[in-house]
Amino acid sequence: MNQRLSTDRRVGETVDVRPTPRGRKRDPSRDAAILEAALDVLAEVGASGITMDLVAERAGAGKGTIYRRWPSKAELIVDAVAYLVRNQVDVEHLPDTGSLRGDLLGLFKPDAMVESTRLLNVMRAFASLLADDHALADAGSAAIVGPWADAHLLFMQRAVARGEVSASADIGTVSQILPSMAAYRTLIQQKPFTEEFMLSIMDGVIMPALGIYAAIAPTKSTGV
Amino acid sequence: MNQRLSTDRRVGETVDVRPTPRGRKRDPSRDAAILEAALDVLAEVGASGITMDLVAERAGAGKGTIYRRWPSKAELIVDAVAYLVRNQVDVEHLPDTGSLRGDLLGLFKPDAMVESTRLLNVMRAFASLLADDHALADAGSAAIVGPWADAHLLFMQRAVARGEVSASADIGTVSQILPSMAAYRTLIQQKPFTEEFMLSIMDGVIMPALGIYAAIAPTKSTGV
Amino acid sequence: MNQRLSTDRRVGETVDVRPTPRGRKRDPSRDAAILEAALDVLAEVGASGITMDLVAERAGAGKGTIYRRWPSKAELIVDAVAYLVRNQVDVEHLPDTGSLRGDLLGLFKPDAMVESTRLLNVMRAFASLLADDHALADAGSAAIVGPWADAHLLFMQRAVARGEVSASADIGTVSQILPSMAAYRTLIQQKPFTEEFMLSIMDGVIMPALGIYAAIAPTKSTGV
Amino acid sequence: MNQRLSTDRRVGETVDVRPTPRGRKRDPSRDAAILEAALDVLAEVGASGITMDLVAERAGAGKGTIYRRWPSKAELIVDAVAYLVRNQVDVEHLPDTGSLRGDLLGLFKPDAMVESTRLLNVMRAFASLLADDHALADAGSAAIVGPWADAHLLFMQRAVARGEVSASADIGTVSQILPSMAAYRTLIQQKPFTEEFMLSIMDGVIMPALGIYAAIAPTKSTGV
DNA sequence: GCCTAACCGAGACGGTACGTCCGGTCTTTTT
DNA sequence: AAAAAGACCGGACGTACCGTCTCGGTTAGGC
Repeated sequence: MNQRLSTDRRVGETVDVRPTPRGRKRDPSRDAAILEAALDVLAEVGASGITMDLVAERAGAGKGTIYRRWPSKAELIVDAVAYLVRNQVDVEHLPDTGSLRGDLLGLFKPDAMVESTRLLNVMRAFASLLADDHALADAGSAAIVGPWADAHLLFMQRAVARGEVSASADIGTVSQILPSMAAYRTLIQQKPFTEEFMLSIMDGVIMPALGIYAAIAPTKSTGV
Repeated sequence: MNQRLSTDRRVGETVDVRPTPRGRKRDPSRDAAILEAALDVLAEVGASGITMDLVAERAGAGKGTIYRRWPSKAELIVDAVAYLVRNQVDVEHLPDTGSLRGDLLGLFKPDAMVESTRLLNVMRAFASLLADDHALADAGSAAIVGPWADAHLLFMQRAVARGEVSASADIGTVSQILPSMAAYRTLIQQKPFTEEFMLSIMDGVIMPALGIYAAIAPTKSTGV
Repeated sequence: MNQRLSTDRRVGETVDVRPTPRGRKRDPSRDAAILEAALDVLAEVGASGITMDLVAERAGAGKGTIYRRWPSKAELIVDAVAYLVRNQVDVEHLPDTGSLRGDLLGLFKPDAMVESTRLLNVMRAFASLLADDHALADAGSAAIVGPWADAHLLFMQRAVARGEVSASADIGTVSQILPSMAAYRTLIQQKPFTEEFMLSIMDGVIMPALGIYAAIAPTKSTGV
Repeated sequence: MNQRLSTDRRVGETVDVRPTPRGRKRDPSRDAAILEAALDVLAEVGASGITMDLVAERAGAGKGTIYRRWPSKAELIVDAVAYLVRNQVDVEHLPDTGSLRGDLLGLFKPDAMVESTRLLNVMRAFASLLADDHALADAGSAAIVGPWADAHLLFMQRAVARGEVSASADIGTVSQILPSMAAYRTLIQQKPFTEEFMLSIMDGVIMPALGIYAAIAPTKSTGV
């Protein structure tokens, strides 16, 4: 969590009361090395096999160096997942295809995101930790599902603005459907997040719920 | 998983090659005692605090007796959850209220299901284990969400039959929305499954997706 | 210990109040089978490796059958050792060679007694149990060393009678030297009971202590 | 056995190839604490009652710390006994009383050696373990009996030098009589090592075997 | 020729110690 | 002062084994 904590620094204050740091400075390269090592180990031995000693050895770091940065194994893994997702998803530049369906389809790149064993194993460990540690559940879950839900909401707000969707639709709720079902399928059911599944939700639920009955042939049910 | 194994018996074969079991029989009362003890311990000390010694002591059983039945702590807890759900849900007699919305509302009794600390803690442990053990994920998840999804599907088939819902609606997919989102909210997000949340999904997603725009005032978005 | 217990029967009483035993009789062949199995297992896996289940399996017996006869593993092994020694040593017919030294030498047959791995392993287990179980120490030890000490004493009494040894010699103590040192060497030191060692004791201790300085060249010290 | 291993260091070699040890050093105080705890537990609960968890708790140590030093319970106890004997016996300054009998009598202080429950229980455990573990038997046994036998031999060599004992006597063998019979009596027979027993051996065996018939009234036989 | 008690082999049971592993902390040396 | 290495405490894991018990089946008397 040091990343977050490090952003807590209030800049621009008149006086910084903290004394000048003495002695050797923290080596910033260790953070990334440890996070990468954690992700590697997760992908190799799985959620139940990960060990702090293993991570330390892989990172070429001492356990003290890890515990100076993260207070527990759980928080290290949460940060590692956040680190992974940060580098994976790019919610910043959202292309405008002109239709809601096109926008949503453009958001997901199944190849990069889902088929990676690395990402899948990380997700499993993540779910495991959330269930173990009540305090992390909310923050951790939001860090993963949040960005996608935000993007969905933005797309739907655009669709309302251009008249594609009625203003009375509950887009706040609908925007959460696909992200949370994708998370459930990946984390709990351990099934791959296929395009077929995505299209079922899209055309069987989201489009009808928003009153969009385009000239699209309805897809079959996935039969989960 | 011994329950499942017992169903492996092939009946009706000409010759049963298995020899008569010799020695003392397994005491079936130990199964229930151990499962109950596991659920008790889970509810008391939580998912991360459960211990085989604790379960054994609570059950008045030796550890050998537990490990003779389940090969690991993970599988014991999965069976304990299945045992709990079996005794908790009663999907057998489904009242017919005449409308899909009424049927679905009648299915959920939030008090019994959600407010129970026992059930909630059990679910947390369950999610933790599913993420650990790939092989258990599918079966375990299905055992929990499955019955509810089946009930939803049945209600929607009735609604189609009575003309309330169009035959072209993808009820196979829609029937999974609420169960899986409820599971996600409970297991991963650790948030309570409130009536407000349920109504958001119901009136903001399911009803519109099935083309039912009744004279019901739409509820506010939950803002997850 | 059933052998000993069975001799507890008081015969000659006026009335035997014990009712006629009903039901199936104990199968006497099981006693020997179990004792032999115990000795086999001891010789194969050693003192620390012996297990009641192993003995039962080897004997083709149930554990209940064993525990009906002996109250504990310790007592079974003590009896097994006694059984072995009973069949091994024949203190009954003691040949009279005319000289004490000849009598004593004739008593020991190193080949049969000492080089047997079976006997050695049994002895190790025996020592282990004696040290564990205070109550067995005296009886067990006497059962092994006793017969030899008795034979030694008898030979020395003969020697006193024929004038070979002075009547003032403490033959009660001297007769215990060789048996107990042999036991110590075998049980504790785990060294073989060689003829060389025996002759050292004989000619370096026993003969001089009894005042017999025959025309025998003194052997070298063993240098334990 | 780490004590012994530490003596394996070859000194005087041109180059010491072993690199500087890195990381935290082993805490030498833990060795003593664990050995003392083992001896305490032995004296309190006996040989069959000792437990590694008990030793760890008593020493305030983790089990890992114990198993990092000794590979098994057996070897820990052997080392504990060696540690006890090292601190118990003081064979260094042997008083010269002028007569062999006086020297030998002066060596034994029955109070310190025998009446101590602590020492006795330790010895029982020791015998039990020796019988279990062949590899330990010789070294362990020598560590206990050795020092006493050495002292006896020294006394007898003095006696030969001063003409009290004939040069042809096999003092190498005779010097082992009392130590090994004392060990046998204590370890196997579990009987106390009384002064009466000692005098029987002394005056009934050792003195006559060495040709010393002093003006001492012969004691009665012990009748083991 | 049954009836019934005690036997038998097999193996499940409660309890407990084993030796291993790992989370989080502390110590030593080097940078 | 931070870093790498690794020892340290505490405690859970899954295995093994003791002595007891239960199961179905066998072997005797006694009726």
